[in-house]
Amino acid sequence: MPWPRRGGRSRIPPSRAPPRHRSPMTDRVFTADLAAHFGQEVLLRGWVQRLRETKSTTFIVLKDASGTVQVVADPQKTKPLGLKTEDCVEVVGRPRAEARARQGYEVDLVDVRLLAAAAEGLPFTSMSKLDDVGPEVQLDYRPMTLRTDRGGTVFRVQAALIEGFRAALRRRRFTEIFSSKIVGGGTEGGTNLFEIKYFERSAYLAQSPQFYKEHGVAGLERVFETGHVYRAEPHATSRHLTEYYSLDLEMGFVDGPEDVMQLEREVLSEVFEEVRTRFGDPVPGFDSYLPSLMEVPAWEFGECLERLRSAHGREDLVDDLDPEAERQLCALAEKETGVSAVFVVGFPLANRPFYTHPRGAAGAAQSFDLLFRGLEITTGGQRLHRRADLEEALRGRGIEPSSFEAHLRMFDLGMPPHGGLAIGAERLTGQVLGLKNVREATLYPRDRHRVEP
RNA sequence: GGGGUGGUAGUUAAGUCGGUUAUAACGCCGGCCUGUCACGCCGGAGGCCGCGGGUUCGAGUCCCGUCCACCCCGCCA
Repeated sequence: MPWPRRGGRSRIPPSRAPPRHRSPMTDRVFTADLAAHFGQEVLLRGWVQRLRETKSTTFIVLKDASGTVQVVADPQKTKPLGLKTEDCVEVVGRPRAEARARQGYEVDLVDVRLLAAAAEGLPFTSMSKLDDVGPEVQLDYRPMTLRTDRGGTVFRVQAALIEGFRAALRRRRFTEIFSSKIVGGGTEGGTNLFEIKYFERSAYLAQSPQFYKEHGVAGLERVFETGHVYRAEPHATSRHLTEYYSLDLEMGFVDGPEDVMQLEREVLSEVFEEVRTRFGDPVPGFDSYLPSLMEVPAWEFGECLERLRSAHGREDLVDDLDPEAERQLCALAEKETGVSAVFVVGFPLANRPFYTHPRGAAGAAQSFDLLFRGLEITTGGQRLHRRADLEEALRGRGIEPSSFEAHLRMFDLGMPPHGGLAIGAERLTGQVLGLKNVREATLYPRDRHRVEP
């Protein structure tokens, strides 16, 4: 073989293998893996998170993607570089057990190289407490937010939640789909669409993959999609974004919304279990909440109003819940079940989208919300699956069915009774970690006034 | 869209009834320290008090305007 074989890892025949030159990168060791390299010379790469130089000893806490390690050096090797915190460096050293080090081991520095110096006078560092840095300053220097323990954990947990969502659905024969975010019209009724220029005509940013999910059901029976959706709603609250990441699923052959709710109990419980396993419970540094949701109750909308009346004297609610009611319902659920979560079933049909399946004849909908830790994180339900019913629902709202012909045609293909749901990923992340504002769980939040960074 | 709170050092904040040189903590810079990792000790730099106008002998402080941020509500995931 023309290139060095290392550990016999490559099984690709030589003629088809990519050229594999030996480079420092291929030998680079992550700080988390050092225990396997005691006594060897290793290459580490990362950032200077903490630096202390005395006359006789230099201590560098080096941070990389896997964690941190303390590097000990002769100041004669480090002083000439003028190192400072957040510099990007490359370190050659020998790891060894050391009782005086916090981790029980550290690295003796052999050589260090500055890859890129950090500027002086940065507004905060990877050691800053994020609570002491304003949200705007954090956004202006987003990668530094991620380099802190807290900021990094928020987005690692978010990634784990979404990975867990995918895995739980794949285990249940769901297929992931990827639908377009550029659409010709709305699904939910439409004043909250972002209009975009599309060559000689107008198009819109998708506010939901709802129609495409339903089409997916007609072909694949069980589908899910994760992706951004867009709402041109001029909100300015701690829980709204104009662009948010939606965890969407839709399944065929349901008998009612109860099937979808049960699926969500199972999926979220598995997702939370995954986060517990990977990060611990509580997640260190957070007021996290990762309960099993298997026993989450489902309360009828009217029942919720009744409970709010008797427990909190709420007489003001008629056809919807307000944020205070959501918090109160979760508190009531927690008192009864030990878990701060509740499904609210059977909202008034009138303010639901046209495709919503009615519940009985009393003007209620076969739809539900999941309130989790005081905040709505999901809306779901059963959808109409017969073309005639959809046409009637459209006419009932004063909409000419022909304007939805391209969509309605899919219901001529033998559409199963179906239902699904959507979870706001940033809200889920925020509620799981006990964050006060969805923006903390949003890498680059978009709201009424912000489109940068 | 409506309502509220706030903009003071790199960051987070204090600043009384309008009064002399605008504070603190952390961070930063220089020095000391052979086991530091929220180290410690000594010294230092750093400010058009968001911006514009007004009242006043005098404005960080009061008034008007403006920009920005955050919170609550409508609505939503």
